[in-house]
Amino acid sequence: MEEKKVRVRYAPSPTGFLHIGGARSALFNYLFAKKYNGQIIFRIEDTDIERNVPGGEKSQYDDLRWLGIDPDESPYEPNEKYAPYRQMERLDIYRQYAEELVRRGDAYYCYCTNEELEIRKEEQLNNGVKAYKYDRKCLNATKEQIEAYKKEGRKPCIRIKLHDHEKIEFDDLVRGKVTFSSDDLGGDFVIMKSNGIPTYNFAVVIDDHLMEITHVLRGEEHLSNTPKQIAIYRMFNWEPPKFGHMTIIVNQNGKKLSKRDNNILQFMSQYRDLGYLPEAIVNFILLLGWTPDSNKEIFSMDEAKEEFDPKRLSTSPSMFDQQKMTWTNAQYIRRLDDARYLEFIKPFMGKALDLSKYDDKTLLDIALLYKDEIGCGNDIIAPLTNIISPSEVEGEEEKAMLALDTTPKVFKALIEELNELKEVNPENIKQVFKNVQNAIGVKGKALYMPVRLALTGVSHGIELVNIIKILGKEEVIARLSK
RNA sequence: GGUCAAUUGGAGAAGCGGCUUAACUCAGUGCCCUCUCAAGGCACCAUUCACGGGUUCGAAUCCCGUAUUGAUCACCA
Repeated sequence: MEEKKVRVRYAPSPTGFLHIGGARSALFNYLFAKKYNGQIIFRIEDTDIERNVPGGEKSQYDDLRWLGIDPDESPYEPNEKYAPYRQMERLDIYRQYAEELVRRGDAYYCYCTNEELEIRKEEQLNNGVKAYKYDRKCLNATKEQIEAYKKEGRKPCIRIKLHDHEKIEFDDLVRGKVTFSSDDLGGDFVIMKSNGIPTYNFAVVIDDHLMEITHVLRGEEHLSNTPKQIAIYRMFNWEPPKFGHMTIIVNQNGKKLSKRDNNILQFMSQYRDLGYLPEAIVNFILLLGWTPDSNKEIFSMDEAKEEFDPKRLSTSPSMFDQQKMTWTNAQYIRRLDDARYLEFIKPFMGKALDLSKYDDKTLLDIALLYKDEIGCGNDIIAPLTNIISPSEVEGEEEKAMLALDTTPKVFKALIEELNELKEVNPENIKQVFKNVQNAIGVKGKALYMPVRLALTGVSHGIELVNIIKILGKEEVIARLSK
């Protein structure tokens, strides 16, 4: 038999923006597809019309592309053979298949209301039933009853008629063999809601089959959905795709990352705004729950495509560690060439200084001083601000340093030396300090620290000679003269 | 509570029956460098793999039980 072309999908619901978990899911699917020369499609599961948010879909798509994950097919680049890619545009398709199931007796209309269901669930639980299941009331309803419901104006949903005592087994790409019983699926679940919109489990099966998806890599939260979906595949006599369930990402408390958790930055847009590089995010996420067959830590997308293997996906939950992500980002910032670095860092420098006052060459010179120090673009703002608009000296130690007996002498000598200076560059400035040291016999901390404090107000930062170079001779003299 | 999974240092984790005195990385600690912070360099950081049994000449690795953690049990996805 000819091997089917690998087709995978990333299928978010547009109920929010792209977050860490979604990005990981998309990334692993993308890598898997590319490793096997396959395709990845971007499909929108927008059947929860209540929770869809405006802009959710487009921003997810844009963020994905920003990360370097380009879908082969999507609502914006459809393949006519499989389009449309939004589930709400495929309603007719689902209805058709659902009705086919009803005709065959594999599904049935259900007129029970939520309230009725709730009451009967209560009853079951009170009678010592441990796991509630739909009681199939409507499966066994008489024609008269159904007519009565219709007269009342009740709109039915469609429930699948599960086979009893059926073993459902699948070979998970990550976990190996997983077994369920059809008895443990929670009863005949709804496949079409009474508003004519399919439920997730039904729409997914229809779409994955019609779009010829061969592999489904998704979060562990879907593990218990898989037997339900397989039950549907069986009803249609379709071959299910291969499933792989990756672990969830948890926060510091060991809880699943929730979109509402504000303690943790989890949206791609937040990281972009803070000055994280897409390549770094991809690299970090790649290593969250997956390890290569080597000690390699830094991966380009191409290397990742080459080495990715779902078998090496972890089976236990991964904690999201922002510190390591920042470390990864720092590694990537350092690898940037000058042009890309400047382009990347400029907007952040703009928050500390007036960009129009500097040419690109100068900006780059300044930015380069921080290249090895920052974890993200945002990190350049505070130290730059300290230099451009210094704060008052605070702290006892700092004040004492500035009040040293030798300080006035140091400043005076330094100003004199600087006045002599023709070209302000680090080499010359170093020489200036040497001259001052020789002239008045002050060295080390007592020499440098008061100058640093007078210039920036704080006791830490980049090399003093570089600070002087950034400020320029006149500004330095002005600040020392105060 | 039912079902399905997971459990190796603070974190990501490798190891999957003898090569392990448990790799590598982040974080942490100490030292060096240094006017300072950061970066960088060097070193330290699990006698032990949730616990209890078993199998074996030999177990972190296989089996069984217990505990804990997670996911899920909707006309949400």
